[in-house]
Amino acid sequence: MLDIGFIRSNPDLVKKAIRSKRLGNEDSVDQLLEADQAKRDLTTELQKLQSQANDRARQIGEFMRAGERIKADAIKSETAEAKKRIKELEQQASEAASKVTNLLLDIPNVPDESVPVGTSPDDNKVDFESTLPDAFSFDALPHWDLIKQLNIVDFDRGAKVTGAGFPFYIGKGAKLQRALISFFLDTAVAKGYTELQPPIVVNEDSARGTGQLPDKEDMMYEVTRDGFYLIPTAEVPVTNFLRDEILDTGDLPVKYCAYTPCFRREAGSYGKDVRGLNRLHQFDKVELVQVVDPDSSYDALEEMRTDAEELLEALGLPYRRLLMCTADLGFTQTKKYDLEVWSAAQERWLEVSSISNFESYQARRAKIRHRRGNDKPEFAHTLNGSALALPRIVAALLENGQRADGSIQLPEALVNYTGFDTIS
RNA sequence: GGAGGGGUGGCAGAGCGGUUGAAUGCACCGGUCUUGAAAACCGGCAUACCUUCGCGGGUAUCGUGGGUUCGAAUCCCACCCCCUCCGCCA
Repeated sequence: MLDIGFIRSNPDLVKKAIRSKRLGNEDSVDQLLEADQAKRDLTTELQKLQSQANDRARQIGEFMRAGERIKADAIKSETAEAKKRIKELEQQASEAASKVTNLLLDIPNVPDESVPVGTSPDDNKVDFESTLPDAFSFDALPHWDLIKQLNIVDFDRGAKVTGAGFPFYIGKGAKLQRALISFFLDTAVAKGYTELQPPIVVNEDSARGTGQLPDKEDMMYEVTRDGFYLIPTAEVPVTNFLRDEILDTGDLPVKYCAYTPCFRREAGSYGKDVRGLNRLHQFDKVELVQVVDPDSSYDALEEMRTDAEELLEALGLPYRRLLMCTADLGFTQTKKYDLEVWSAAQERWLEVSSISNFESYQARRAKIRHRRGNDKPEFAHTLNGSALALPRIVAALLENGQRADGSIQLPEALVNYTGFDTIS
């Protein structure tokens, strides 16, 4: 969430952000400011009464110690009414406070100035695009056909065992997954990220901390019996790793990488988007997370973007980089790049990475702070990015690497990890 | 799953229901001393919110939520979490 003080002094800026993101409701800003004023009025009055009540209690204590019971009783008789009033005000103040919090949760983060203003995905700016490979000299197959021929992913049995979108990877297909995960993690660790292996179910506080709750619960699978959620991304456990903590500014940036399976309900998806490996309910991903000094979060964003791009380059996959326009920014993001890989047989771009700065929006929610010397703690900035999501990478590796005989040529960089350079 | 023990400030660790937001030690910051450092000594050192132009003042917080009381870290209830032992088990 945003700082209420910031909204108080920049209401128009916040309204403009809501308009440009096409998320939320402009009116909620005024409602918020009104609720905030009401809350503060109630708080002030409540605290005045509490202060008086504390004075009386202190006096009673002094009289009791001095043995002046009569005087003490006299004051006691005055307390009943105030007590009742305090109770009422406490009730009202806490209602007002949760109203403010709820409205605050309805206000999206403000886009960075460098983000293009737009109204649809068409306004995303293509920042970079690889030259596309020459057309195949044979009939190229989409990856779902290649997978079947090579018997490296089994959707049908996955559907039998669990359901649609939960495939089995088989043989070299499974090994390829493992190789990609290792390659991605090793590369990140070499760049200074600390590898974490997090829990893949989280509690409600964590889901709230990164913003999956209260709004996006539909995207997550729940373990209702224990109050847990299956993670939709490693971002959730990894960012919450530092929840409710105050770090020394000198210890920043904190850089983590983590491989996890990710679980998404993807309710309502259909058509070509879910064909083959394009969209799954369970998939593997290596995620990068940084917690940084607010002064340097945009540098960190570029760094993470580069970290992800270098993986694509090492894999020899044609890709493009989109600077997302305001309309395509998520609720919590101030700036975001998407990396899309070229799927040679489908002849379309597939998103394989999304790298975002949240500034202090997530940190405020998750209470991740840092302290400069003896100063008051302030909220850190958090960022995350995929490096990378596996299924579409696999799809692209298969489609782009296919040969006339139906076998797949794997990139050099993976051979150390797979132990083979061809899938046939 | 069963039995028991415990949750207090960055850490360790006190805390008869009444100047206890909380002793003490360590850590940390500033200062004195020193050629420099260490030691010693002095001082400071939780968080959020309300209020004030500011100095400052105030409220809340001792796992969480309720309750008793004029007054709760301290008493009562519920819940959560951690530890130990037993059971089960990769």
